[in-house]
Amino acid sequence: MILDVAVRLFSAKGFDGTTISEIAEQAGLPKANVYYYFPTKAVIYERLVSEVLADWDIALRRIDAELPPREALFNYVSDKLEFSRVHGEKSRFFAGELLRGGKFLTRRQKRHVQTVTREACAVVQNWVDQGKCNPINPRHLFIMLWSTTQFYADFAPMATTTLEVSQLRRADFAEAANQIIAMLGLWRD
Amino acid sequence: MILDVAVRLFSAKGFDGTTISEIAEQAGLPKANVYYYFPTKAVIYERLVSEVLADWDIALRRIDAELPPREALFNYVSDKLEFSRVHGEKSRFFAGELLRGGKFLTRRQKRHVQTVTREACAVVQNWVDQGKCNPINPRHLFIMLWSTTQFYADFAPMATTTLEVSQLRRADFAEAANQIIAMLGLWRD
DNA sequence: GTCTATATTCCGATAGAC
DNA sequence: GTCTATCGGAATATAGAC
Repeated sequence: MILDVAVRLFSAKGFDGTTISEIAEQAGLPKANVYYYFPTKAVIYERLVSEVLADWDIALRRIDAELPPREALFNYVSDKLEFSRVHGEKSRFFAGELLRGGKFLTRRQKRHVQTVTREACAVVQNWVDQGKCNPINPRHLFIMLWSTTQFYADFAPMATTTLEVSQLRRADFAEAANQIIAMLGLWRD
Repeated sequence: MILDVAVRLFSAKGFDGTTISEIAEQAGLPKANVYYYFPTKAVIYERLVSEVLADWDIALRRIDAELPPREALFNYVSDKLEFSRVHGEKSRFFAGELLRGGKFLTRRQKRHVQTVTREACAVVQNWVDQGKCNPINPRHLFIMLWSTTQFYADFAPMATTTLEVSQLRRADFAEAANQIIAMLGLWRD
């Protein structure tokens, strides 16, 4: 409960903008009780970083090497968008951490991300080698997929402005998945 | 000078994490002098939001409708990446503002972004109508281009981890531009 | 315009009763 | 484990001399 409240507040106000008092208040506890469970504000934050990294991990491992590239990436992009839609706070929380330089990320965590990314890139490289898609650098492909899928949740004010809607709905995220896959075949020549 | 220091600090530490004392210190002034030029911290922040929006504007208007789509978008993407590379603090500052819900953006500013975006989308829609590229929704295309080009500066810790480099260099940004354009022609079938 | 000193508020963290 | 009360420090903003 404390962690649920915390991720929402951290994502909306950042580390320094979030106070233990407000976390306690929204969790229906006196401030001292929060300190009973967590020694410092930073420890709460670190716990949340670990949680989000685990989610990230699971999504990347799910890319199906057996499917044709278009279907495999459509599934991945759809899952990522759905996660962003349902867990917008988590997505924004992690984006905020990266934006501030990733100071709370341990070397161990970065190495882990590197390993998982490398495996996912190998799958794409195989597709390229087998002539199933045009040659590109898989690392840059994943950067494109991550950034685009997260944009809708992380930078929602710009997404709604661009799409000229008052609020992003389920259908907007579904449309985004289709469009992302379509744009990977933009060129006609 | 105050504004230069402020954008760097805001981008690294966020609104609440940035103190007037530190702005003053890094600008080589006593704290009271900052208050002589700006009544509150929020006013400094708002001035910076306006400045960054002006840059955003200029880049979008520069898309050349006369060029073939591939060249026009390559130029746009290259310019955006170069801006992110050279003015990383501005890029991160604005990303932070959007991440926190865009509370400092006025309705007027949003409407302006909408107008400029609509014009850029019209250029792309013309390409589609003339059969110069495959049919996609231009709004989602710009979301993809914005998010991807900004990722390298905004989420640098993840970009370096993914690319397995210790620091992003000029060449990495140049390579990103080429890869983004290449990935818009990923599908072979 | 520039600076020192300070008022005021609020936050992170703790002490200690129950 | 739960709560009230409070300490120590730091931040925004201002007062007022030069």
